[in-house]
Amino acid sequence: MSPYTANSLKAELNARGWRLTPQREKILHVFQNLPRGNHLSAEELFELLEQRGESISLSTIYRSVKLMSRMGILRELELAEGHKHYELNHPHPNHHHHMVCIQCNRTIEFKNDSILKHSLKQCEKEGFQLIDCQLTVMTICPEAIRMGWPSSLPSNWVCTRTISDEHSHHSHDNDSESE
Amino acid sequence: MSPYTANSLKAELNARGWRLTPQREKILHVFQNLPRGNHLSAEELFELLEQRGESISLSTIYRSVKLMSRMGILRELELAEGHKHYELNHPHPNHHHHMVCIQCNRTIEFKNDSILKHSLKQCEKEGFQLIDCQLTVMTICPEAIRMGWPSSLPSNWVCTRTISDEHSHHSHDNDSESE
DNA sequence: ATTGCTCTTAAGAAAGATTATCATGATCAA
DNA sequence: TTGATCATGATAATCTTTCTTAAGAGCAAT
Repeated sequence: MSPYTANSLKAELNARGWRLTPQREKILHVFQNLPRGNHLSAEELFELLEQRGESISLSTIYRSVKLMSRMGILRELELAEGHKHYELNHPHPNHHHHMVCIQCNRTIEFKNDSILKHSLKQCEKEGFQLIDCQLTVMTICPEAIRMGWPSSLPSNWVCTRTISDEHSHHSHDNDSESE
Repeated sequence: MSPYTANSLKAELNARGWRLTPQREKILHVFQNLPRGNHLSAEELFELLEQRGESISLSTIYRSVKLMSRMGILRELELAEGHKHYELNHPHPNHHHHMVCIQCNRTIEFKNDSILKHSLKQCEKEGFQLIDCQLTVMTICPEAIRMGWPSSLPSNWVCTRTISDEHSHHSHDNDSESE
């Protein structure tokens, strides 16, 4: 389940021979308090913690998010930004997927429970254990289409949205921004 | 449609202000003759062409696969290997998705037409143009489970399969290996 | 509470993948 | 054929991520 406490995190870590450290606890805490629809890169997480005066080395950030992803606590998102993003791996009711514009990286979340069902079915069929499933829909956004895509788009064009909305992402029915 | 000829590739490129070059033609040719279930990294594509005596610089490889991905000719796969892989972006009947073990990177293809349908529906809803959609199912494979996952897996354990099957991938009903 | 084994961290170096630069060469429309 | 412009190749540079090592900390048992 999603709402980890320090204790349940410790239990889960210890069960696998790993340890609870202040760093891991702080990192999880950040993700648990991140507004819906946000996701962080390792670098962003590093800077965010630094601003709060709780510096954690970049190596540890990378190791921790990787570990938590393998545990199924976080999900490692591969969108179109050139680096990985992380967010809490919400189970069924809040599980969601991403539609992303390959021109400007604008990302929109959407829910669709049947995706998870199909993934589970596939796992059962092959005897695999599901950790996470992510549907990523690569698209061209309306702004890019309006700009003339596919023919007359300058090779380095980016949405005007990209600048102002760089870190805001939209979900189907539940929007909240910033950090 | 998938079976590009030199002419249709040229038409598609020119329509967008780009040019047909021998390099782009060769690269597309490689992907069109790649056995089902295979996908190549930039480096692998580079080496493959070199072995055939048709060397293309690594820069050009990277530029070309990126371009073709943005055109919707190739799909850029983000599995768990630490670098991108590319394959032809097959439309409906051959469109497929991937289930990957996060412990050993073993990858299995599977088909499910409803995934594409859901993606299209989502795109229409928001006025986006679909280029590609990829469902990636992160899993633990039976071998890793047998090894004792989640508790007693050495942090650096990898499937014995990983070594021998490193470049072979399985599809639901149509298997072909090697290159 | 103390001890000791082992896992973790921090810091920086290192590796690996991808992109940028720029002069030279090739493509395409006229 | 020509000229404008796009593409290539070679290499440098960048960016992300992993590795290395000594010092520090968590955990289970005493």
